[in-house]
Amino acid sequence: MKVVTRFAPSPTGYIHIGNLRSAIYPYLLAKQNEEGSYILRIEDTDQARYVEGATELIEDTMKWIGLDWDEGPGKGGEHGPYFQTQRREIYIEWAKKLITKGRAYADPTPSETVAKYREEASKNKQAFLYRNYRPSETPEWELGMPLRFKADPKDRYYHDEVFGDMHMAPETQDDIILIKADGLPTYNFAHIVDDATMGITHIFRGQEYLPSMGNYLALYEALEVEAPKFVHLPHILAPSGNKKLGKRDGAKSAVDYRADGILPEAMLNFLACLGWNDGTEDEVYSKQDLIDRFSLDRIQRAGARYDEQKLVWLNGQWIRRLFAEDPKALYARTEGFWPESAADYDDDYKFKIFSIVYDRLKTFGDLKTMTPYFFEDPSVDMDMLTSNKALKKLSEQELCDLLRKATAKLGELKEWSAEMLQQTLNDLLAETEQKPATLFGLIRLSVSFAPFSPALHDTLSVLGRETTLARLNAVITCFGRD
RNA sequence: GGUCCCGUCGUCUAGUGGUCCAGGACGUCUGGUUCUCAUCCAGAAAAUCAAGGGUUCGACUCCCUUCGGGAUCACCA
Repeated sequence: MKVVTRFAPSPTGYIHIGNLRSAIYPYLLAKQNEEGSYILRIEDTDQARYVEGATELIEDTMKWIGLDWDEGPGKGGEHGPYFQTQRREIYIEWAKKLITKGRAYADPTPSETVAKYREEASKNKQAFLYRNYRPSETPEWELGMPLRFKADPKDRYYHDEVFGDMHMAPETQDDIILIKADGLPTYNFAHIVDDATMGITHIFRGQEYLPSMGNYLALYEALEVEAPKFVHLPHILAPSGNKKLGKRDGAKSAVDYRADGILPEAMLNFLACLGWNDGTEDEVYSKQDLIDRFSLDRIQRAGARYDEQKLVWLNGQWIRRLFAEDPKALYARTEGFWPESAADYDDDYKFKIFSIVYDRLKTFGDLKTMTPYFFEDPSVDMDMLTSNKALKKLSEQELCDLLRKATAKLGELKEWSAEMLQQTLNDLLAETEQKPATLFGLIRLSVSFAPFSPALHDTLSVLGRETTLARLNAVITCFGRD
């Protein structure tokens, strides 16, 4: 069977990570099907909430994380147009079918009156049902009037791919608005028409739509349309509390993570595994792994808490994995993440630095704080030396002498390579009879004045002879001054 | 209030009647890897399987009840 899925966001702002997952699963399902198709549809029927540029942001996010759509904006396809505002005639046409069948009517009730009804219902501690107030006489519908569905409340049943066999009671079904006064359809109506005309086989959406299923089922029936398969996804929960993750909990845009230096591979991996797993003990999945292994029946029913620590861990895993595969390619992706002072340096030099620091990066964002001493001389901070746990056992004189010996020995070095430096450093250890913590710590700090850095011989080899010796001498000078 | 959903370590989860006095991963803690930080490796703590009743020789797994949590009841999606 051909699988056609869709992601149908509304352009009301950025896509936060809670929503992005419902773009990923339909993609995976479509891609694991030989002739599967994945459609991007923009649900822009709410003009009040429309945000300029949001569509571009959505496309940008999807491209970043690697969800390429087969049909949709910028791509075209046989089921277009892909913006709902460009599909008005289709909705009107379908709505008229319902009117003809007596299943839809123009609603003459002013919205203030409806609001009053609603208050009344809530005062009586009842669910609000407009059909309890259905007017006996209604005008003939024309554009500019809200059009309502005429419900046929009864017990309805369907099978949900995630939640199993479901029952919707009659009191879940109401006379919902089909077409708004502005002439545009509501989501409730539009998505059914669109999915039917686009040949969608599986609907993926958040479980907040579950209570509306009674209405949708009634609509499929009245429209004489075969219902697709339903895949309702459990919520992603905010880091604290039990509420679903939303923008007000600080749910960031997916692309904000790009700016923080999170790899799309890690984000995809993380999101896909929030509420789904393949039953193995694996943790790291590439996009292809996910396509190969994804299955609807292993989607979780309970909400999953959004745990950024796991995302960061996965990012580290991906940095190491991608470096092992192709270091240069990964390096190329670090552009924009280096400290400002790195601007004057060439790629060869930065690649060398990247090669020795990559495996202690959690995100590319760490590059800014971990590498500045490779690009500019750090200011000498004598306190940092004298308060160091290993170094404070020695007097300043002793430290200074040690530094002089080291500088002299390194200065004689003919070949400035990581291997030779390691050899020399070891010799120095034997000659001075110092512990590595003392000698290496002293040199490391003198040259970087950073709380941490890569292995000493690697650091010095990248820094180069001239810079290394100059920085050591600068510290010696400071000792002399005291 | 009506309707609907959910409930295994702090977190993500494995588990579909016996191989589970519950396994893995993140996080936490301890130790190791010639300096720091990280990686990597080894190990530890961490779930009376929400509770109570059944069914069964046997239940985390099936049934019922209770409790707890969440969603929804818009001319928003």
